[in-house]
Amino acid sequence: MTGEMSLRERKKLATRLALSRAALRLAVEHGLDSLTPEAIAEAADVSPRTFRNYFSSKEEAIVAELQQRVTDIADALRSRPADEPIWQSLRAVVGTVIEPPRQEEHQIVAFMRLVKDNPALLAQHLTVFEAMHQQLVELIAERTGTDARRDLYPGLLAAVSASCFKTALDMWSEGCSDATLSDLIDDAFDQVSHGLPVP
Amino acid sequence: MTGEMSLRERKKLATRLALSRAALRLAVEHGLDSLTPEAIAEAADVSPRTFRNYFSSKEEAIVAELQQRVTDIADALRSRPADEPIWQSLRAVVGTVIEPPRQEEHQIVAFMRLVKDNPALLAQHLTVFEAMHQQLVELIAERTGTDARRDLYPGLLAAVSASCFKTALDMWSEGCSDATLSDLIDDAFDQVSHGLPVP
DNA sequence: GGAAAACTTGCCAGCTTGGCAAGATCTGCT
DNA sequence: AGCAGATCTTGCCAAGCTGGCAAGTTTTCC
Repeated sequence: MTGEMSLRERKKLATRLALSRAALRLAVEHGLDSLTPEAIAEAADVSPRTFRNYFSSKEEAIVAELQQRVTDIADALRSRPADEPIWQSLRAVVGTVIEPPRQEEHQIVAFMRLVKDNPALLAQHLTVFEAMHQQLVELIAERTGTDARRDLYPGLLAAVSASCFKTALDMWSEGCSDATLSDLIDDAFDQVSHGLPVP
Repeated sequence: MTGEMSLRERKKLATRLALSRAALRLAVEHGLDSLTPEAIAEAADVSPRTFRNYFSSKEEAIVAELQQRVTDIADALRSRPADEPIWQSLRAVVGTVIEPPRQEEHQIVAFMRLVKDNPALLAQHLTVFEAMHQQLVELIAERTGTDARRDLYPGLLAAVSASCFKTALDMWSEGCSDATLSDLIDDAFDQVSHGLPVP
């Protein structure tokens, strides 16, 4: 994947990722309020000015890696067999791309908590899912031969898939259930595919 | 509704609404980039400093009235008969609260266009729907006797309802369909309640 | 190997943010 | 009615943030 990129492009991506990870780690460790661009820049070994070249706010930096993960979902979807039912593709792809290693789990939970009680970060977080939604709409329209501008179906399916993912992620990160994230996602897709019957 | 409020409270609300409407109108008329807090304040007959007491950005101001409408949905839901199936309540409420008078239609369309190609405003717009989602979750859990922290159902139903609304609104405001907003919402709820079959 | 393109960095002018206190307005009580 | 206290509005201004610019560095491509 990185093989076809020039040195320059790889370096940019590396800097971007380093900044994003530093931002997330520092935010989780010391809270968002006390987090400064300077501290992030220092942790990633670049100048504060360079940080501002990459991101226009600390919130944007924090969310950048998740953003990348989410666009990975769209890529994964593209490489699914063309004759697989779209619903099944979505379910499979959403479930697998964000499989968290045990090690990272508590970090994700900490991140979600951070998001939940921080308006600016929440807004940023929501735009990530909106971007996911947009990508899904196009893919779904293409795969099912529907027109996203005249038919509710692509937008609806994309929105509902994103909702399944987001709801499962929310519940999992709350930690009140001991199910895995994958199980929760499967459960969510199941409920929706049966028309959300009252339990 | 305003009868039980003191003069002071009514004035605050009036100022808030005046600011929000002025912000939206000016944004639609002249674009977001050239919109300043000063202009909004002037249009609403208050000082710029007062504007900043009410809203922390022009985006927040623009979205404030929609925010109010959306919380109206939650209120409407609360006053539905307790024995009505929750799905039916949601569908009815979402459809009726945001019934746009013919007169306002083009304004809403202009607003949605503004939102679509403006990241900061989009982020703000998304938080409105997130707030709607949160309110719905609580209401649904209460009405169906489920636990929002241990059961996916409330979060999922809330997210999916919001998705139906949002998708219908998006499509309607694109103007590529000549169906009414209500029809689109009904259509969206229908499709979801049948498990989103491929058309 | 060297010219051109792209990236990083420090500097700094202009804008935004939010605290403060003085004046204006509203409330509740007598 | 009228007064004391609470709340809201407003101008001022200090502190912090933003983004353009140009000099220095690294990468690319021939």
